[in-house]
Order: sequence, then C-alpha cells, then structure tokens
Amino acid sequence: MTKKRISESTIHRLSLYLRALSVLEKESHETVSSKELAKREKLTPAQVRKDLSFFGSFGTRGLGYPVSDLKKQIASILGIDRLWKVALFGVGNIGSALVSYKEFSRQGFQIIKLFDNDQRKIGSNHKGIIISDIKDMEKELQEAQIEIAVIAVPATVAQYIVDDVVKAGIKAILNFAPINLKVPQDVYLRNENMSMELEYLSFALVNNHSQKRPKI
Amino acid sequence: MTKKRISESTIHRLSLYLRALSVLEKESHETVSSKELAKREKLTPAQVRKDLSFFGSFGTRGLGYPVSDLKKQIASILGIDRLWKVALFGVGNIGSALVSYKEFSRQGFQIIKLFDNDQRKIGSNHKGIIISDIKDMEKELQEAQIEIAVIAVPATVAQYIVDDVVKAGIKAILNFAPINLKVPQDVYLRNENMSMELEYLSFALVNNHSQKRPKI
DNA sequence: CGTCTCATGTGAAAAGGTTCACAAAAAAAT
DNA sequence: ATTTTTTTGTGAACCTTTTCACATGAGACG
Ligand SMILES: NC(=O)c1ccc[n+]([C@@H]2O[C@H](COP(=O)([O-])OP(=O)(O)OC[C@H]3O[C@@H](n4cnc5c(N)ncnc54)[C@H](O)[C@@H]3O)[C@@H](O)[C@H]2O)c1
Ligand SMILES: NC(=O)c1ccc[n+]([C@@H]2O[C@H](COP(=O)([O-])OP(=O)(O)OC[C@H]3O[C@@H](n4cnc5c(N)ncnc54)[C@H](O)[C@@H]3O)[C@@H](O)[C@H]2O)c1
Repeated sequence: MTKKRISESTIHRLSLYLRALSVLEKESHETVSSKELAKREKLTPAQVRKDLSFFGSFGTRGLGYPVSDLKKQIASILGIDRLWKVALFGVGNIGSALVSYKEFSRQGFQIIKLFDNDQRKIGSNHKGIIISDIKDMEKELQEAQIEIAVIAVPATVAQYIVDDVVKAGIKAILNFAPINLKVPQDVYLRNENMSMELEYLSFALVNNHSQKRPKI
Repeated sequence: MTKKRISESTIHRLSLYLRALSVLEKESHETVSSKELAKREKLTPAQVRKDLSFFGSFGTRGLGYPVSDLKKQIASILGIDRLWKVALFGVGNIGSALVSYKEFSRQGFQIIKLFDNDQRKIGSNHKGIIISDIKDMEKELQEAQIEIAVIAVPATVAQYIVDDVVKAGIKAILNFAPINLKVPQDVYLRNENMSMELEYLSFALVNNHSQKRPKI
C-alpha cells in the first residue's frame, strides 16, 4: 500500500472540521452530515467526504458521521490526542500574547519553556513560567523534552535562534518573524505572516477581487 | 479585455517578492533575476516570472528586474502604495501586540481606532490612541473613515461585532477569533488561525509528512 | 419484508495551478 | 559587427485539487 501524499489544504480543513465538531458536540448533536459540516465551515459536502475518505470510512450512509467519534478520529489523525511540549523564543509583544492564550494548551500544545536574551526578563516569572536565558537553550530544550519551537523574536535574529534550535534537535518550528528561515529538509517549518493577510485585503479592495467561495 | 482571476497563492507570493525586494534594495542591488528572487523565497524562477506576467512585463531580458522599480510596482498592485485606516476590536492580549507592532504602519496599515467594551479600558490611552467604547463604533468608524477592521475579541462575541462592523460599511476584515464568521458576499474576510499551523506541525510530526515546497 | 429516502464513499471529469521549454530580446564578449 | 550568453515572457504540458455524479449501503416506514 502506497502512502498517498495528503495535501496541505486537506490538513488545514481537518482543523476546521475539528472546530465545527467541537461546537456540534456542545450543541448535543449525535451525528452530522457532510452537508451540515460543510455549511458550518463554508466548504462543499463533496470536499468534506473526499477529505475524510483519505483516512478511512467514518460515516454511515443515510445517517452521517457520529460527532464525538469523528472528532476523536480527526484529533488522532492530526496527532493532537496527546500533549505537545512547546518552547517559545522571544517573550515580547506577540510572545506574551501567545503564552497567555489558554486555547493552545486546551488543544494539547503546552508552552512550558520561555526564552529571551533581555536580562530584565530572564529569571522573572511570566504566567507561571520562569523565563530562561537563551544561552541555556540547548540544555533546557533537551531536559524539558521540547518538540515544537515557536519563534517570536525580531526578524534580524530569527535565523540565528533557529540554527541553534535545529542544532538542539527540534524538528518542528512555528515562525512569526517576517523572514524566510532556512532549515534542513527534515525540519518542519510553518510561517505565520499577518502582513500577508492585510496585503491580501488591500489587494482585494483595490482590485475588486472576485471572491472564490463554494457555491452551496 | 477579460480580467482573469488572480489566484490567492499568486497574491500571497507578491507579498513575498515585496519582502525580498526590500532586502535586495537595502543590499544595494540594482537588478535581480527571477532565479535569485525565487531562491530568496524558496520558490521557482518560472513561478516568479509567471506571477509577474499576470500584471505586466517588468523585466529586461538578459538582465533581470530593476529592484526598486519592481518593488514600487508590486506595492501598487497590492494597493499598499497608500495608507489604509484600520480599526482594531478587542484590546486584549493579541490586540495589544498588534497595536504595538510598528511594521504594520510602515507597510501602510495604520491602526488609528481601538474598540473595547471593558469599562476599565475605555477612555484610557493605549500607545497614543484613546480606546473607544464599542457602543460608539458606527459613528466613530465613519468619522475616522476606517476601511479595514481587525477582530481580536473572544470568539463568542466576534459574530456580533462583525455584524455591526459590516452594518457600518466596512468591506475588509481580518479575523483572529477561531470561528467561521458570516459576512455578505461583498465583504472581504481573511482569517488568521494560529492553532491551524500548530496542528499542521503536529500532523507532520506524527505522520512523517513529506515536505513539499512551502506554498506560501 | 420490500420499498423509499437519505447520505456516504469514490472513480471519473473538470478546473485550477505549476512547471517546462523555447523563442525572443537584450547585454556582454570577441 | 557578429557571436555568445543571459534571462525574460508565455503557450503548452503536466500535475494537483476540486467537483461531479452515481452506485451502494443503512435506517425508516408502512
Ligand atoms: N507584535 C505583533 O503583532 C507582530 C505581528 C506579526 C509579526 N511579528 C513578529 O514577531 C516577532 C516579535 O515581535 P514583537 O512585536 O513581539 O517584538 P518585541 O520586540 O516585543 O519582542 C521580541 C522579544 O525577543 C527578545 N529577543 C531579542 N533578541 C533576542 C535574542 N537574540 N534571543 C532571545 N530573545 C531575543 C526581546 O528581548 C523581546 O522580548 C518579530 O519578528 C515581529 O516581526 C509581531
Ligand atoms: N492571545 C493569543 O495569542 C491568540 C492566539 C490566537 C487567537 N486568538 C484569538 O484572539 C481573540 C482575542 O484573544 P486574546 O487572547 O487577546 O483575548 P483577551 O481576552 O485578552 O482580549 C479580548 C479583548 O476583547 C474585549 N472584549 C470582549 N468582549 C467584547 C465586546 N463585546 N466588544 C468589544 N470588546 C470586547 C475584552 O475586553 C478584551 O480586551 C480571541 O478570539 C482568541 O481566540 C488569540
């Protein structure tokens, strides 16, 4: 059996399905159709069914998908049926916001290490976590068994930090700095670029850009 | 002349070109080839040329693209050769971080209005801007001629705020709340979903997901 | 129990996006 | 002045993703 490559879009939509299923569960729905699920996330029913079909058969014909069970299944596919240990680099404006955000740990992403190079911040307690000196990164990352790094330092230093993070053995990085980071092939890197979305809005406004959305 | 629809990916890549061109300009490069531009943003030369060709011919054969000129052209295409007036809703963790971020205004996005419903925050000065009562939204949005709204309120109230924002005539919204907002066809909506990227990393880690060239 | 309705799962078709490959044009070299 | 080199711009080919459409299976109902 060949492991077919799953598209980035499909994976992102799994996150959306998960979100919708959480709401459906709170609303005490036992089952949900691909039609309803699609409607809740502005997608098409065919898209929902196709996405899920890559991973198995979770539904019942004539009935739909069992809400709680599908939610568990998708969580398992995404690998969030467990805890992930996350370290944050740069406890500044955006870094502080991320640490305060409880939703992440609720989803299994636990920020348990904070690093900075500002002497005024190092050693201080931030939301129950002592901020570590970036110099001790390698040792502390390994001791704490960190698996994911979040980069929230200025763009000018981001590459240096990432080089060290990679050296310390981290294989997954979420980057907020507006710079194209170089990482080895076996390190997963995702970028969060807010300017890009503002620029998209700007483009859409000045060009009357036709919206692409599923017609339902 | 038929206006061909430009893909979302192309628009996002324009942002990347712009970023690379800014660096090239700082490095005093007069011209740049599609090859070099591609390398700097982990894309292919053909992709760069194809993207630009949708908007015109900006290069010289045998020489490449003039850095400063191309930068101006792309800024104009994206509509950021001007100032955009932005209002922010919800001056909490993430909202505060966004207001403090100087890069936005450097790119032409000026956050000039802040709204909240917390009486302790209303009336106080935050980074030189007085926080307004959300109740006065409609009047204040129109007086300040706001064109873009950034939503940084809890997900539970985001839809209500957005409904009012739309009523006030805003046509572009950047949303940070993890919820699928309903807006009319003629309103541009972009979502910033950080959990999605963490979940992508989680998926990649547990599935040894083969890396494809980063699309964005 | 048979029929009816509903909704999944999935090949096939269609649409959309990316890469190829090359003619054309400009610059550089001889 | 001519040849060689470089690099753009772009149709065509290729590949990926989305949508279609329908057979199939499960529950509902008389
Ligand atoms: N603030 C935002 O809303 C926002 C939005 C988009 C992107 N970003 C990006 O996120 C990053 C952080 O932005 P910010 O606004 O939080 O900046 P900030 O200056 O508030 O925070 C940066 C933090 O990194 C620390 N730091 C600096 N150099 C360091 C080093 N060598 N090692 C360890 N720590 C170091 C600083 O001490 C500071 O605490 C930047 O790359 C920025 O472009 C921020
Ligand atoms: N903090 C993060 O790192 C982060 C990350 C991703 C997404 N988000 C999302 O961003 C949004 C804000 O998150 P946060 O962490 O900044 O929360 P927060 O509670 O710190 O801030 C929310 C702000 O909105 C204000 N508010 C609440 N109800 C309002 C109303 N009806 N009208 C106007 N203002 C109102 C509050 O007074 C507060 O100032 C949430 O939807 C959250 O899910 C946050």
